[in-house]
Amino acid sequence: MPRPKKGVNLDTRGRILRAATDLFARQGYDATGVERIAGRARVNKALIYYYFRNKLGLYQHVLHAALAGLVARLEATVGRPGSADARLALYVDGLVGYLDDQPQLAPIMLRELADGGRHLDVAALEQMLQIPPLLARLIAQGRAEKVFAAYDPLMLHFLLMGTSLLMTSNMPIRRRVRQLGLAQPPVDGPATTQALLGVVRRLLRKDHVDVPIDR
Amino acid sequence: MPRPKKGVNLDTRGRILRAATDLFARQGYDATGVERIAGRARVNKALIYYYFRNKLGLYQHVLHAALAGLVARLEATVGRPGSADARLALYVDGLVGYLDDQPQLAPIMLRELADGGRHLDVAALEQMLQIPPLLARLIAQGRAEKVFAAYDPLMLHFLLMGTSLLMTSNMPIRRRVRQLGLAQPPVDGPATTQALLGVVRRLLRKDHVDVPIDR
DNA sequence: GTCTATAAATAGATAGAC
DNA sequence: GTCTATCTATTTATAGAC
Repeated sequence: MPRPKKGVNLDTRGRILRAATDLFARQGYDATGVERIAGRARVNKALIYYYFRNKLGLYQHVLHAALAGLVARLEATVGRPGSADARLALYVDGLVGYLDDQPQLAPIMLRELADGGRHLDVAALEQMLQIPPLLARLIAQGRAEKVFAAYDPLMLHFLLMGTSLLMTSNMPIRRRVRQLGLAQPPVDGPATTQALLGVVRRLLRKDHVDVPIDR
Repeated sequence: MPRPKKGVNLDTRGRILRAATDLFARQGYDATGVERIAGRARVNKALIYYYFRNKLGLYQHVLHAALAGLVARLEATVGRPGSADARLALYVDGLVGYLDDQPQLAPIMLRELADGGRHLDVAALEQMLQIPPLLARLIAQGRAEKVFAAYDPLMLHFLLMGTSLLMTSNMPIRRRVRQLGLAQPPVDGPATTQALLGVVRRLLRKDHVDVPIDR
């Protein structure tokens, strides 16, 4: 009987996961009721406890899936052939693109940050730790090609992550400011990907003239 | 009778505000109960409705106060005399310093971002809009001194805000990673202020050789 | 696998005494 | 200004029938 069609329809478990991802992203962990998740998934509430031990178990499933998607996308961009600069562009595009395509990830990460990582288990931490080495490889390649200067991969990660999280999550607020006519010039800001790529290119670029920064 | 000592003790209204700031920062708007705020402030719950119309009114008072503090601190740094570079250093130090000194602001901003700015009224938006012009003045001074290149103040604001929010809110998670020994080298990261200042200096620095950016 | 019923706690908010 | 009492709705979670 529960033989789900693989295309459009989702099986019970999948529908729960989808609804939970949406609601956790929109309202946060504490503010999201298990009953509301069940309602949106058109599933009996008791089934959530059947499939995922409890509310926390459900949330962590959601988190792991979202993080796995991001890591996979970033790994794919770095894995492609090309110059260091071209791969850097792919990386930034992949990062911003993923946050745009999967709009649930950014709110979840922002809330987790605000919570001090309260719901992050070891598995989630290990997923996040896969990212900085990707940037380290990128920088190493650029240095080998003599086009990048030395730079701390972790700092680069924080810069990219922090700015892209802010700029994508920012959008509704910026739109309101624009609609209310509160700022002139209007607060559009540059396109996220291009602006961010401009920043990191300028940051990593090896100076043609080797001048000491302070004299 | 309700004649509060201005030093150590806080009057009822002030105690409510302090407790609310703490709890809203730690748990978010939806997850924070009015009753818990009253409990922590050692105040009867009904008094909250007496002083601040309702839960939203209380939250917006908290938000306005926190934003006003940040804006004041940033304005103070830019208002001080000195070279553009020196004032830039003061600005970054003021930003990171404020997030460190008032640890409630970052979580509130992160949650507001995650919520799409759901609880931001026009007054709050206007407060936030006071910030980019400060950076515009800084950049203008640097250009006049021929040490800064042209740069979009709004983009610089997003870069500074996003990265500083991430790096300060990050700390508990980084500490857990370190304590669990999950990463080698340990995920300490550079000191936030210095690292961020290094980034923006490199970003704004006018190239000694005048090359057109796009040819 | 899926359901109903229910427990036990807590939510935001108000009325009205003092 | 400060309090108690209370209304109504909702919370996480479980027991047990089918």
